[in-house]
Amino acid sequence: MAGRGPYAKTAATREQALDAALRIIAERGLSGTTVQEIADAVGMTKAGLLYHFGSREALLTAVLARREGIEVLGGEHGVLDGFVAALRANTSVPGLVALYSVLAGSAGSADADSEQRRYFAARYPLLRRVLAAEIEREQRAGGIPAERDPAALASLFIAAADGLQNQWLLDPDIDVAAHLELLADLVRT
Amino acid sequence: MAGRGPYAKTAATREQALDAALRIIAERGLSGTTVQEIADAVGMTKAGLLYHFGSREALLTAVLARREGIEVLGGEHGVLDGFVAALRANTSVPGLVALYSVLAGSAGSADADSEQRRYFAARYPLLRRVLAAEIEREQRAGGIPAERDPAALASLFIAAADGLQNQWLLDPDIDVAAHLELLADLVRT
DNA sequence: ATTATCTATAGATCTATAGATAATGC
DNA sequence: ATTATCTATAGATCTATAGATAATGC
Repeated sequence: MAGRGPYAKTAATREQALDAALRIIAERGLSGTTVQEIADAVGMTKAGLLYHFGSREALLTAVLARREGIEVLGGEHGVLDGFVAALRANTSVPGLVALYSVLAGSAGSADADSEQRRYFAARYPLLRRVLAAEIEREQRAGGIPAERDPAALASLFIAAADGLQNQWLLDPDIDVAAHLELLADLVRT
Repeated sequence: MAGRGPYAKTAATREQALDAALRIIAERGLSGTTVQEIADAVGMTKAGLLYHFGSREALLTAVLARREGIEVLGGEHGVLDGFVAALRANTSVPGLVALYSVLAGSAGSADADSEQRRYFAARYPLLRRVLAAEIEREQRAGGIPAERDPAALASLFIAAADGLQNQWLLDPDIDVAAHLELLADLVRT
């Protein structure tokens, strides 16, 4: 009734596909990476590859989700600084930033029952909660004025990070981390 | 040598196509609007329609560009308030917000010689200059502390607007205008 | 007559699905 | 034997291009 579950080699197959996808995205850009190429790289047909992920967008979402899962937001200096540090580090992986920007931008137009939609519909509230909790902590410590709404500030931080990265993709002179620290400065005043 | 230029009916044909595209986007969502549908609505083949715009993305960019051209940023209360007011008004046209979010998010991955890329690569610097000029004006008037970099604040405003709209598309409870006014408050302190 | 506009057509890519193959559990 | 995995295939959509049609300028 509950089925048999995935076979032994499935996890490895999926990992290899995600590795190949990430490499091809870095090499040829997002618009240049096709399902066929990724399938070739892992020795399958398109249909075989899509059996595992469902659709091209879902596959790309899995690439992003795996990486974001690895990221450690915390660290010794608190969540907010960790957030800025993560964004600073992103300048070394423009392919992943582009992937994030495309998927985040089109998430709102994606089908309600798509992996992409589900991922971002869960990610934003989660990230807001984590950041809001850290902001409340800083408010109690006196670093941030207590009259500001932590949830609103959290939304604002995430929005600024997303938008700045998008501007940076179009103009590498935009300093994402510096502008985020400007926002942090404004918030702490 | 310079050619003959567009025929008399071309402008009207393009306008009708953009009207049809806008209506279909509002009706069926962005992922549900196909080049074929728009072509049918205007009584042409796909190829005939694409002769005018070059590609689906270019057509969608034209829809967005036409609307953004109509918007009046200024008004009696200055550019910054006009900016917030425009974003507030956007809650009544989610289809257009979705169109903007998708095209902005994928602009950085678009071909360098595509209409989409050109549009956003020009739009952001222009919008930054307009906002930065207004911010400098407010700094001279004493409304905004003079030590802040106007260009950085302009980038931050635009980024926050983009990112908040994207969060709103996924969760209508996000109050884009209110959060932008929070940012304006922070900046004026 | 010339050039812009449009159609017909073929190719590329993503998606959906029926059926074959291979791994698993008994 | 059963179920997960994968292939073969057809359909939908976007794109590219050769050639037909229609508008323009003379």
